[in-house]
Amino acid sequence: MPELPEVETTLRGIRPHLEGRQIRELKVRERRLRYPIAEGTEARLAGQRILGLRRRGKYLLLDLEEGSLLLHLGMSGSLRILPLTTPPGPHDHLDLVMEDGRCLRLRDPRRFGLFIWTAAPPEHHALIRDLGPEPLEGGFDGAYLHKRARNRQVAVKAFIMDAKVVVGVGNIYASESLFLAGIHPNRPAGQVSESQYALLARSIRTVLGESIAAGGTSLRDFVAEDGHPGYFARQLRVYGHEGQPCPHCGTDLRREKIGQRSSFFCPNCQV
DNA sequence: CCGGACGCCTGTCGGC
DNA sequence: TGCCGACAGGCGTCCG
Repeated sequence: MPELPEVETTLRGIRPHLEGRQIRELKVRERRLRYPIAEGTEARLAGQRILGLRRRGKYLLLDLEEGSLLLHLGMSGSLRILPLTTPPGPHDHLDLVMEDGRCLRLRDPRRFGLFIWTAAPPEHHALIRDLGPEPLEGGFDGAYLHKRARNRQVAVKAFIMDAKVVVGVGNIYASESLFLAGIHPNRPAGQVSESQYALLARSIRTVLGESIAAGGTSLRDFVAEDGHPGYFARQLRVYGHEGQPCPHCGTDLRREKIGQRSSFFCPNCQV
C-alpha cells in the first residue's frame, strides 16, 4: 500500500498526537508481522516518552527516551489514532496506548508490516543503514542517478524502485514519474542520459509532492490517521489506466510486467 | 556485484 | 452460486 506520500501523510497525522507524550502500554493482539514482534517489547515501551517522530523512506521512526521504534506499513498497513474504547476490528494487530487514553492502532491485513524496538539509533539498524537518499531532499538529482546507473542493465523502473538507489518510490509513483519524464519503464538504467535523469529526478519530486498535497493515494486500504482516504488516485496519469487514452497524445496506455510488477506507460510518449 | 525469481499473507475481483 | 486463478501500494532472501 503505502509509498512515501502515504507514509508522510500518516506521519503528519499522528505526530501531533504522539510527540512529547508518554506511552502507557503496548497491547499486542498478533505478533506475527513480517518479523515477529519481539517478546519483551511491551516492557520496553511502558512508561516511555516519545521524543520525536521521523520518516526515513517508507519507514516511520519514533525516538524514545530509550531506543527507538521502527515501523513499516508493508503493502496493506495503516495507522490510526483512536480512543482506546473503540473496539479493535479484524487485523488490528496492536495498540500503542498513550497516557491520555487514546491509542495508535496498527491495522495490517497482509502482515507485511513491521514493528521493531531497537536500542541503537535507528539509522544504524540493518534495515535503515543502506537506504539511498530522500528524493525530496538535497543530494538527489540527475547527476546522482546517472552515476548510480552506470553499467546497470536493469530496467529503469526497477532501478528507481530500488531503495538503495532512492527511497520511497514504489510501484505507483515509479510509473507516474517515468510517464512525466517521457522515459520508457523498460529502458536499461545505464542507457538513460544524465539530462533525462535530471528530468526524471524532477518528475519524481513533482509526483511525490503532488500526492503528499492530496493526502496520498487510496486504492483500497490506505487511510490517514483519522480514517479519511487520500485523494491522489483521481490525479493519477497512467497507473491503473490500461487501455485508456494517454493524457498527452491519446494513444492507448499499456500495462506490462517489469520485474514482476505491473507497469503502466504510453508506448508513444515514453521512449 | 548483479539481475531475476520467490515467498511472505489476506482480500477482492473477474471469468467460467 | 461457487470455485479458481490472477492480482494487489513492499521487500528481504536466495540462486545462478
